[in-house]
Amino acid sequence: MPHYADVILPLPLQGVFTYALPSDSEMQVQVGCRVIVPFGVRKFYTAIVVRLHDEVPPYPTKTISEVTEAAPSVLPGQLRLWQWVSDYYLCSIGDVFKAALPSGLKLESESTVLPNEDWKAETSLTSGEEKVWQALAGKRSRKDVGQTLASLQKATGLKTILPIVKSLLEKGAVSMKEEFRRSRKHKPVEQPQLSTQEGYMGEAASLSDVQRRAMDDIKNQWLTHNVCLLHGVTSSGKTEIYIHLMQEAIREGKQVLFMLPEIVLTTQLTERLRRVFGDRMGVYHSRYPDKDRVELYQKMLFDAPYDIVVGVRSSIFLPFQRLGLVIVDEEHETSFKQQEPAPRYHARNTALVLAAEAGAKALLGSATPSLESYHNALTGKYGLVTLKTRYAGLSLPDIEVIDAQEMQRKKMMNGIFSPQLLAHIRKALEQKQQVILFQNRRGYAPVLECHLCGWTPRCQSCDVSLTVHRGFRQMVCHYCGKTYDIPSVCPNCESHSLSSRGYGTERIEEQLQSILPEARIARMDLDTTRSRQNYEQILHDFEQGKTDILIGTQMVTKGLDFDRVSLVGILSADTMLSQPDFRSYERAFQLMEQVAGRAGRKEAVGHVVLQTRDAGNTIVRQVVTHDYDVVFIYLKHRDEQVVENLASDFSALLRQVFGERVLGPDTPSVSRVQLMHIRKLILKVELTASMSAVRQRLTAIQGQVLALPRYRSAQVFYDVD
DNA sequence: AGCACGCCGACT
DNA sequence: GTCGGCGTGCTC
Repeated sequence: MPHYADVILPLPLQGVFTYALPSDSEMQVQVGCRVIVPFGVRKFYTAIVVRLHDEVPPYPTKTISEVTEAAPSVLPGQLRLWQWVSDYYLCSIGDVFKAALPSGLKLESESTVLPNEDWKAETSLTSGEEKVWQALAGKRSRKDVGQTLASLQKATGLKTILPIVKSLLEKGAVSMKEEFRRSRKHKPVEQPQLSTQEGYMGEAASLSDVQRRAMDDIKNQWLTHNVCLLHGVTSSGKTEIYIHLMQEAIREGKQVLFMLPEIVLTTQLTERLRRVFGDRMGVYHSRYPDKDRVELYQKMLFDAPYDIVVGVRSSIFLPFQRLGLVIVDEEHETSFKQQEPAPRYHARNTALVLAAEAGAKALLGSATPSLESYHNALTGKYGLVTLKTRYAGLSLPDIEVIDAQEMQRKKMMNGIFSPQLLAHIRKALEQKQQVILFQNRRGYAPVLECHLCGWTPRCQSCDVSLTVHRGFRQMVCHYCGKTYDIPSVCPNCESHSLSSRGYGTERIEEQLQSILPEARIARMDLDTTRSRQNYEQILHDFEQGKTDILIGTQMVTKGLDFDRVSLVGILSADTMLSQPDFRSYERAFQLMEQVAGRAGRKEAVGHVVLQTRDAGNTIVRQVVTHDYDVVFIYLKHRDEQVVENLASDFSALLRQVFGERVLGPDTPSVSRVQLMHIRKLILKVELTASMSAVRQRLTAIQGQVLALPRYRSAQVFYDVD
């Protein structure tokens, strides 16, 4: 019988804590058991035992107060998943624990204060003490029930309660108790309960030929892939296919996890599934009372677990014992990603890890798959099954990379346009589809240059070169806005060899109009949208189909209706993806995703053309293949200047280790939250890299930076996309 | 996270 | 001179 237990606590603390096992306990403690432990001066928490051993710790240990139950509440597979989430999403395992169990299974203590009825004041009370005393005396409804510190704080409006309560305690006026939070009263939710005989597999409609074929395809894909993407339009009968696959899985004695984003988990769908699966199915929904979630969790753990769980994000943390199939419907939904609080996990991706761990097959379903999943399917990492119904000949959106440098060598470029891109534009116009061209540079040409001496104009007050705006017959500094006249001769060598180099939206518009005189071309950038009216006019014309081609800077990604857009051209991907303006990369990616993901809805194919002068560029390649993870690093500090310096120091250190994988720093759109100023860095990590190695380096760098006295009260947190 | 300890400013 | 605000560090 071992003497010590390492436990994890439901707190954002790294690592485990060691407690002595109670010697008198009847129950034999196992790994995965819930125990109650004292922590700190007064608190008690439910903890999970993760290791039993006899290694005497080099500090005095406390003893486990209570073993909640003899059988484990968390299975070994779950603990492995917790560890994975903690490693991958860069949070503490305690954070994962908090997210994984319904609150009813992780009681924590709360300090309550009771007034002593027969106490008489010997000395006078301070005003704070008086307030607290009044608040306690005023609420004498229940005799033995104390008030929590939080409620006292609310009642008195005082900022610090604890020292006052403590001095009252010393004076003998009050007593304190440590109590477990009383579970709140819930109104029971009516779960339609059909009897097994009546409900089980009662109503499953038989599959159409198309559906039958898709189902066979999925099963074939599963012979060689663990994950299959089912691409099918809404109402194409995906649900029927799911139902049949689920039936097969449970016939083989396996369990099924059917995941949906919260908004989709409607009564309509659950009732439909309920009619088929009856009481062999449980629903795990965050809107249901915690009591129901506890009940479902316990049922999965012990007696007769459900064969099927229909659930939201957190259902990946349930104790499955013989999981055979994981279905994630509407897999593109961004709500599968938890934003706040930690663990900031992606439930779809974690579900795939869960499936792999359990040796289960996985099916991702969507009418508009995420670009990520599409790519995995196209490259053969996932199997792919397309459910064709109303629209024949659905094809996949794709991203075509064109090496503009090579095209130039072959003298095939027409200005900035490659022949391939022009061909796609012409085709789109023929088919009455719309085109968006993306160039993250407004104005006519970025640079005016002297062919003889190489002189280029620069701003007098900023260290940047000026951009030519032909429409205004001027050169403009995009940093400070200062304008200059365009010189007719080179101020340096007085030659007449000045010409523009590079392309801004204005020049692109001019060039494209001369290539395609018939096309209705509009331009959307800071210069054409000075007034709100202009801006709305451009949007309106585009939506009404009065515009064929829209050329714009990153602002085209906002507020547009993409329904008729079949082509997105990114004209110079390399410059756009380069620093320091890396936000344009995110925007471009969103735009590509919107257009590509739209492909399932209409007959049209969403096509993305990416022109680059540097085809070997790793960033371009990564955008196309999406074979990397993105880690967002958020830095917070009360003082804006401090966080600014911290961000630049932090990124400099990161660059020493990660090189060009580091982007930023950047000021996020919400740059201040609760008086804290925020900066953001981005780290791109190849999928082949080990996230825990990255984590180690990140923590080392974080430690190094935060050790500096000027940054000591800064906060750092990570979000892995 | 939650709490204690320790150090500085505005009040009796 | 004390109260109480917050910054800093530890919790098995």
